[in-house]
Order: sequence, then structure tokens, then C-alpha cells
Amino acid sequence: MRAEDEAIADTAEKTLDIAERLVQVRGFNGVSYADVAAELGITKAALHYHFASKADLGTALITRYTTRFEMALADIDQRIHDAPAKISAYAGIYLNVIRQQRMCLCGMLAAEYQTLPVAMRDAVVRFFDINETWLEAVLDAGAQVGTLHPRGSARDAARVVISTLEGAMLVARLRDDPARLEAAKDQLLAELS
Amino acid sequence: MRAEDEAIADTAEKTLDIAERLVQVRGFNGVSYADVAAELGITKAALHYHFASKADLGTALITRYTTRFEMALADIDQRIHDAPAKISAYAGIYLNVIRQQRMCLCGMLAAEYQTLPVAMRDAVVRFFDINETWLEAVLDAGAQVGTLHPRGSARDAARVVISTLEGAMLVARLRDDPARLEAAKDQLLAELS
DNA sequence: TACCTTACCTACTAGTAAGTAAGTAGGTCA
DNA sequence: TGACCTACTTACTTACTAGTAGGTAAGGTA
Repeated sequence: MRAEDEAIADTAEKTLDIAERLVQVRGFNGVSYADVAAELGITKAALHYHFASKADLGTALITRYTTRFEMALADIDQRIHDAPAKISAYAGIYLNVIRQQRMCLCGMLAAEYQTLPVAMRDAVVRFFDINETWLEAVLDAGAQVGTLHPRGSARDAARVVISTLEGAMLVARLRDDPARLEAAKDQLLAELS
Repeated sequence: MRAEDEAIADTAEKTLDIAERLVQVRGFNGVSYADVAAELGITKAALHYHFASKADLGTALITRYTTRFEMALADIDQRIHDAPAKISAYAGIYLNVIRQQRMCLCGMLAAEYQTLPVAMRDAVVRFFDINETWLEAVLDAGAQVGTLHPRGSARDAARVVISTLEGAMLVARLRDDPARLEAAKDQLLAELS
């Protein structure tokens, strides 16, 4: 890797780090190039060099977030084989987010969905599809072994898990009270077991 | 009521109607005075006559929404005495919102919470407090009569109900699929019964 | 040495945001 | 009749938005 490549990776990556946090806290429409540039200590123009448009930045944000989420799910699959423990670890991902006083990036963008560029909309939907599919598989596997007892279809149960966690984040953030998300997690696990 | 009072009530009320819908679809930061004024067919300045600042407009929006919600809850209390049926009717309020392709006003504002003026923040928190308190009472009453079996405390169960419904709205809106909220409602009722 | 690319910069544009000052049509009221 | 009020309008201001044009310093490449 040459020196410039390192620099570009650095700046682009730092941009994504800062923008990600800002969007998780304030929402996409609540964050400007100026905000991100100021925190980075560079100009808006330099930001446009790395991310030509705000839609590009937003799409890159979702893509990286989704990739990391997929890695976390793969890690759970590798480390944990008990279905209830997998669900618990899954909820743990959300807990780590709320403990940083952030909303789930894609939950936040879901609220702003109608104002997003099409590329971002598609990427947000994809995030939730991946989550649904993974959870459905875990619930199905748990049901077969008898460690989980989802009510109705595994797909519907998966959707309720996502909805409850995303909704709990939304409300927990109002009071800056991660315990609310923990309580929601405990209830979900109790219901599924 | 004099002619001007009628006119002012008309314009202010119409303003709230339009702004409410726009905020439920696009979010508070995604709506401008110009958007609302254009739909009303008046100027931005005229809007400032009725609502001096955007914070005033936003606060009025939440206040009216909360009042109507409280009326709906009082109506449920009057019409329905069976606890599970009350929960079902409560979820029905949310269903009517999502069928109009809108997000819950306060759910939307919860996402944007960190960017809201303090008066609006307090009003949003109040909305959720009222919902929690009402649901807790219903769950408690149902538990005493044996028609409902909330897991854990009634307060925690109430919070999970709100979280699940708000989260389900958030995700259902992505696909314009109210059936997802119906499925969430059915699962909640099954779990509580 | 000469050229090219990267990663920035300064200085701008066009458009939009909330908000305001000053004026007016039409009704109320003493 | 004349003063006043309500519900607006026109015409602005200030601040901020995304995005662009053009320049430059530092380093790699032919």
C-alpha cells in the first residue's frame, strides 16, 4: 500500500466514522457536509473529493454498516450454536449501539426513508432483509431442536424481534436509558423460550 | 365565534393538518415552512403569523396529536372493558396511521429527538409517558381478572408493546406493507393472552 | 527533468432555510 | 366617521445547504 492509498483510506474511513455517528444521533437530514468536515478538520470541498454527493456518502455509510453487521452475524454463527444464545447475542449488538447513545443507523434511516435518494432506500431495505433472513434461520433451527418456540411463522417472529428491538431503541434513546432495551431483550427471549 | 376567529381557527387548523401529515411522512427536519405554505396556498410570512417559530408549530403539532390520542384512549376505556380487546383497539390506532402511509408522529420525532427544540422534546416524552401509563393500567387490570398474562412487570410489558408497535411501523413503512403491523399486533396479543 | 496523480485548499455558485419589516384589505367597535 | 384589529401580502434578510471551479503542494512514475 502506497502512502496516498493509506491517506485516502484514512480520510475516507474517518469520514465514515464521523458521519456514521452523526447520522445515528441526528439523522441523515440533520447532518451536513459542513458538520462532518469541521469535525475532520478539512474543508467541505475535500469531502466532496472523497464522496462526490451526499447520496454517495449515505450509501457508503449503509454499505459499511451492513457489511459489519453481516460480519457480526457470521461471528455469532461461528461462536454460538445454541439458538436462544444467538438471539441474545443478536440483541447484544443493538445494546452496544444504544449504550453509545446512538440509534441503529438503518432504523434512523427508516424513519427518514421518504426523503432518501433511491440508492439509499434500496440499501436500507437490504439491511432489514438480511436481518430478517438471519433471524428466521435461527428461529427455525431453534424450533427444530426445541430450544425456541416462536409463535406463528419463523418469518413473522423474526420481524417482531427486529421491530421490538428497533422500537425499543427509539424509545430508550429519549430517556437515555439502555435498561429499557435490556428489558425488551429479556422479554423477547422469555417469549421465545 | 366571530368571523376572524373562524378564519384563524381554519387556517391554523389546516396548517396543523398539513404539517402533521408532512412530518409523519418526511420527518420534522424534512419539512419546511415553504412546503406547508405552498400546500395551504398562503405565504411563509402568513404561516409565521400563526406559528411564530418552527418550534411553536412543532409543539402545537405534538400537543394536538397527544390530545387526540388521549381522547382515543378514553374512548376505548368507555367502549371496551375486556383487556385484550383494549390492547387490540390500541394497536388499531397504530394500524390506522400506517394505512395512511404515515409514521406515528411521536415515533418519527423520537428518531429526530436530538435535533429538536427542548419544548418539543418534553412534549414527545410526555406522549410516551401517557401511552405507557395507560397500557400499564390495562395490563394490570387484565392480569388481575386473568384475561391477560404479561410477562414480568406490567410497566415493562407496556414498554414492549409500544416498542414493538413503533418499530413495526418503522419497518412496515419501508415496504408500504401494513400487514406487517397486523402480524406484530397478532403476536403481541397471542403473547399476552 | 518533466509529467501525472492524490489530497487537499480557497473562493465561489445557486438554492433553500427560518424569520422579519412594513404595508394593506376588510371587518369590528366606540 | 375614525381608530383599531385580524389575517394576511410583498419584499426582504441572514444563515446555511450541497455542490463546483480552479489552484497547489507533495509525492510517484516515465
